[in-house]
Amino acid sequence: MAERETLKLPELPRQPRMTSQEYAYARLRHSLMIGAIAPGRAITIRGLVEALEVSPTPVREALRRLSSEHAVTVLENRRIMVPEMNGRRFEELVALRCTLECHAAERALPYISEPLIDDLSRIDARIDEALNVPDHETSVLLNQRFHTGIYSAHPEQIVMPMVESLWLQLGPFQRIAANYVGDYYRVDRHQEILKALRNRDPIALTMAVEADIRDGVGRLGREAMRRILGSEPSHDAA
Amino acid sequence: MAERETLKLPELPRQPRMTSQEYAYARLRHSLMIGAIAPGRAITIRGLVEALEVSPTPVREALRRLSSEHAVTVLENRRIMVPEMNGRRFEELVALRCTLECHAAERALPYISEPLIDDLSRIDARIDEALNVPDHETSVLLNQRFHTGIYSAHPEQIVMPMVESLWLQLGPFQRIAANYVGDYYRVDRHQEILKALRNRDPIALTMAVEADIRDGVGRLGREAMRRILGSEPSHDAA
DNA sequence: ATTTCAAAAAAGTGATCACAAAATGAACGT
DNA sequence: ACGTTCATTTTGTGATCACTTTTTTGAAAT
Repeated sequence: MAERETLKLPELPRQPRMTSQEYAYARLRHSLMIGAIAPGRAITIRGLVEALEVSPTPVREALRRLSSEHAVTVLENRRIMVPEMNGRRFEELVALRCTLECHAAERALPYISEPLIDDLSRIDARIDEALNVPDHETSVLLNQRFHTGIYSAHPEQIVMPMVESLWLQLGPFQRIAANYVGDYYRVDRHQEILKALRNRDPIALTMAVEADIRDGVGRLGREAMRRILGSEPSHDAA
Repeated sequence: MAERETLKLPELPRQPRMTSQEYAYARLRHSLMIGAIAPGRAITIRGLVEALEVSPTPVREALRRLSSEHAVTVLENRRIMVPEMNGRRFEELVALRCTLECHAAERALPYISEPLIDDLSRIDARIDEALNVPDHETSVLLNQRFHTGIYSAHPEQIVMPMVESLWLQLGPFQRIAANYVGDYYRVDRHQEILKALRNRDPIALTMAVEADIRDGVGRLGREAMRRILGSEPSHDAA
C-alpha cells in the first residue's frame, strides 16, 4: 500500500484584504474547478492545513462553504471527499446546466450590449487557441468567463451561483474526461450563441446554449464515461 | 434608539448524534425558512453564541454554510445580515423557482408512485387546514414537504438543494408578506398537480407547478410588495 | 489463514484566547 | 449645528489545545 500522498494544490495569489478563510476557499475552489483534485479523493482538514499553510479554523469554514455548494461531500462518518461521478449523476448535472443556463441566458438577453458581445467574441477566440494547445485549465476558465459574461449581464443575480455550483461539481470529472478523450475532442457552439445575441433572438439563443452544453461537456463526458466503463466495468469513474 | 434586542430563535430538538455545528445550522436554517428572522436583520456571531448556547466555532461554520446558500449575506465589512427583499429580486426568485421546480417535477414524474400520490394528497389536506387557521409556519413547512415529496422521487438529486436555497431566500420575506396580506390570501394549485401526476401528464404537471408558484407565493409577494411600497415608497421591504 | 479485540494513531469537533478590524460615541474645533 | 478626531467598545478572525470519534494496526485466539 502506498504511503499517504500529500495533497498538492495549484497556487493562487492571495489578494491583499483576503482573510485566511477566503484564501483557503478560493484556492480549494479553483483546484476543484480545474480538476486538480480527482473525484473520490479523500480530503482531510489537517492535510489542507499543511497544503494551504493556514490553521484548521479557516480550512473548516472553507470546507463548509464548499459542502453547501456540493463541491465536496461530508460523509456520515464526518470524513470529507470529492464526490464520485457516475453516468446518471453526470446526465443529471448536464440536464440541469441546460435548464439553468438557458434560463439565465434568456433573462440576460435584454441587458446584453454590443461592446459586451465584442468582449465575448475575443474570449471565444482565446478559447479556440487554448483548445488547440490543448491547455485544459485555460480553456475551462475562459469557457466559464464566456458564459458568465452573458448570464451576469442581468443586474439581479440569483442564478449565477447555482450555475457555478454545477460547474464545480463537473470540474473534477471533466478533467478526467479530457485526459481520456482529449480536450480537442470538445466542440462549442459559441459562434451560434454570439449570432443569437447579436440578433436579439431568445429562441436561437437558448437553442445555442443548450447545444453548446450538450455537444460540449455533455459529449465529452459521455464519451469518456463510455471508454472508462468499457475498460473497467466494475466501478465508477474516478 | 432601542437597546440591542437579543435574537430569539424558535427552538428545535437537538438530535442525538448531531454536532454543535449541525445543530446551529439546523436551527438557524429553520428560523430563516419560517421567517422568524426578518429581512435586513443584522446577525452577529456573539449574538448567536448566546441564542444557541454553543461556542463561536460551530456558529461560524453554520453561518458559512448559510452564506453559500445565500440565506445570509456577508457584507464587505464582514458583518452578516439577512438579505433585504425588493421587487426585482423577488421576481427573479419566483421566476427561478418556476424554472427549477418545473424541471424537477418533470424529471421526477417517471418515479412517482401511486402510494406517493396518496401521501401528497394527505399533505395537501393538512395544508388547507393550516391555511384556514391560519398557521403560517405549518402551512409553509407542509407546502415544502408537498413539493419536496414530488421532486425527490427522482433518485439522483442535484436540483433539490438549489430549490431549497430559493425557499430559504424567500422565507423571511414570505413571512412579512403573510403578515401584511394574510396567509389565507394565498391559493395553491395542488389539486391540479395531483391530477397531472395521476395522469402521468408532463405538460399538465409543469403548467400546474408553474401556476402553483406564480399564483401562490408570487401573487402573495407581489400584493404585499405593492402595499408595502404604497405606504412607504422610500425603502425596500424589511 | 481468518477473525476478534484492544491499543494506538489519525482525524474531526469545539472551547478559549489573543489579536485585528470596524463601529460607536464623546470631545473638540470650525 | 455640523463635521472631525480619537479613545472605547464591539465584532470578526485565526491559532491552539483538549477532547471525542473513527480508523488503523497488530497481537492473540480460533
